[in-house]
Amino acid sequence: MSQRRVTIRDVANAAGCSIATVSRVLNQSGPASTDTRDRVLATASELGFSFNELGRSLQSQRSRTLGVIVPSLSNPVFAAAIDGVQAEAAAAGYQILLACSNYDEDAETRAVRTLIGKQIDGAVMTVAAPDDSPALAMLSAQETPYCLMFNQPETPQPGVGVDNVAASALAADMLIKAGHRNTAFLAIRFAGSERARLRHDGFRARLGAAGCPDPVLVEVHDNPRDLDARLAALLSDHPQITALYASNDMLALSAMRAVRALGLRVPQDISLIGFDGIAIAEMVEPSLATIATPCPAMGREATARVIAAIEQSESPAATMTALPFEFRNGGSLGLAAPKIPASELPPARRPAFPQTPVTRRGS
Amino acid sequence: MSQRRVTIRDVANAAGCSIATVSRVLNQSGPASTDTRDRVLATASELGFSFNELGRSLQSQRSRTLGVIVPSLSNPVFAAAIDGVQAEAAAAGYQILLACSNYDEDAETRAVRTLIGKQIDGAVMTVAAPDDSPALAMLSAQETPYCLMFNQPETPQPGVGVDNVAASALAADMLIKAGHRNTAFLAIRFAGSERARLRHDGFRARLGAAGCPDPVLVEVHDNPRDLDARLAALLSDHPQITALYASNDMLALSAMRAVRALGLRVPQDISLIGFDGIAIAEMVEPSLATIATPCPAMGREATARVIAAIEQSESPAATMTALPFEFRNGGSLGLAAPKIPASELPPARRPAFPQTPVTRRGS
DNA sequence: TGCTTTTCTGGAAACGTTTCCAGATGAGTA
DNA sequence: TACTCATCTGGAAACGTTTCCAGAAAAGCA
Repeated sequence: MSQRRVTIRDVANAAGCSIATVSRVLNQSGPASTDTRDRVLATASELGFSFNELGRSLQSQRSRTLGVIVPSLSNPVFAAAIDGVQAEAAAAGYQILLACSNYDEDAETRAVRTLIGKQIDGAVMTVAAPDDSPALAMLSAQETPYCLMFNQPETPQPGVGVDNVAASALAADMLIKAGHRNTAFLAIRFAGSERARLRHDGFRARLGAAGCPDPVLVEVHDNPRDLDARLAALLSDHPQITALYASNDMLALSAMRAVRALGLRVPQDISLIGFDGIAIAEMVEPSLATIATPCPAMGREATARVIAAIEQSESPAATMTALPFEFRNGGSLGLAAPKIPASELPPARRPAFPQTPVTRRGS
Repeated sequence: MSQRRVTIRDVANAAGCSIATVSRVLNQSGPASTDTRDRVLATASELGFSFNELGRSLQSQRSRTLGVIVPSLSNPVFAAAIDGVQAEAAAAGYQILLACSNYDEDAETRAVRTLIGKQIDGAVMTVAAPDDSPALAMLSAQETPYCLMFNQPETPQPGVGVDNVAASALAADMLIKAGHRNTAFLAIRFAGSERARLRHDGFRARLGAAGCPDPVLVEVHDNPRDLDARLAALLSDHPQITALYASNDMLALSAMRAVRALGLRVPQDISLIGFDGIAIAEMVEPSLATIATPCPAMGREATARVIAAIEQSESPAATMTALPFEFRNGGSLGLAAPKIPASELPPARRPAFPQTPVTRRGS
């Protein structure tokens, strides 16, 4: 019933030559008379032959496959980054083997072990703790090139990301400029993410430098009801708070909903700044002010570095490529006490006012 | 410099036995004296041996790898589905090889060709045109089991999805119930997606059955400015329109922004219903009324079917598994002309009214 | 014509596994 | 003691490739 796949040997037999010749012809890797060349090409396409990459990889010791490990797919930042990885990999003739760690370091390690077993040529990943990661250690031990995305380790490692501290200082600047002094920092998985920590630190440092009180640190759990409760507690415990900085856009959007559920308005009662710059942040009303980062570029860049390392068969430089970020203003950031003219803020991407008013029923 | 990876042969030499024995011990696939067993196990872990799955797959003719092809990663529905695929595959000990087609049929075909080359055991995918897909034909020819996601082909094919016609009839019902009669259907890539077409057809049929005029079909392009222009034209050409049904949630959210940019309010001036039920739809204000579909379950189910087919070495039944959908009400759906009490509509998930009002500065 | 050089070709080893088969060893039984 | 039988073990083939090597054929040149 299930016919065997056609192999190079079948082509050789049908074309009346040896497999060595078929290989040479199809790979254009050696001489062949015009005659045999044509014959091989014809039979190959006639039989619908295509290489078994397993055999090829086994022989060549190169699988042209990249491992990709991200914490989750439900956060659009990772989806966007993978999009970049995928595009760059495909363009260079590599395939990607995808795994999700669900923010679990053990799962990370297991995934790396599996991927190494599958003989990936390199890996692009975002890990929980880049500075002491067994998963990364395994890759190093195997001399498998890798490049981090999003992570910002303390130890020198190959990676592509943004300077979370500087970016958060910028967020602080924007809040300060808009007259905010009393703020909170909203984090999810604060313990297990060096990024959340760095964003907090950068935010706090800049606020402190400007003479503002430290932001109140609010750690929320994955459970959506948790955010509601914590926000209610926060705002009744600290009624002077006028702005929230969320460690990522998804959390910021949840916070926007939660703030409203408490009967408060964004930005009139509470201003909100997010981090990442995901697409939907621009689509909501009010649009979300955020630190926009180039996620697909991060994926592309990390992949490019890994592929370059593979093809030069040396490990990528243990340095971070810091990609540019920018503050993208949005309606979620309002003035706390108008000390400076709003014109000094960058313009909101999505104006709240109509561009082309349409006359409708009476209105 | 770059030390060779440790192979089964290294273990055999170090343990003083043959590779056959090592294989038997490590796979528990044959007898071994307690003595050799211990020795092999010890040396294997000492040397840090792990199998080269390439060699294994070549020999066993099974790669334990699934190909996954989706049109894009930027639409969260696909990310959610892949999450499901990944989880189900990992649980069954399979890895996934991911490719994106960017809604391009040629890219689809190329991807399948590559994946077949990598000897995937099966595929889970969403294609542009399931009824006449060269990609699917290639898989069939190779007798590689596959299962579609989201697609709703006319010809019998293995797949998991929702009944788009019935779902859209439900959307129509909800609009009709809320007093809307004059509507438009917003579609993106209408030509290249049987789902958009079926959603339109189901919507139109139910409207017609209720004596409403056909929805105006608006095809928008990927360019975001295009939506603004088309919506402006639509609403000035058809001032009687009170509601829009968008072929997916991302488009609905874009439309919400565009409607506002025209100086109109959602839902007071224009009601909006989306399709998919992505997470952010619940987070925006007003929340998006939508036909909610179980995306991760779609991925899981499709994967389960493919894996079952692989392990029984027969192709999956050429039938669609129709997953349940539901209408999820949201603030974006308002009453056009209150003919029926709002209480007959399902409750909105996110009440617009505060749950726990917090006293703040004066207010 | 005989020689060298080039061009073309096929055998065989290798990549890392699994598994069939047969041989060796040891224990149990008559 | 000789026999059977079960248990353990290693050699070798196979999976589908690439590539080294050497031999054969053809072409070039004196």
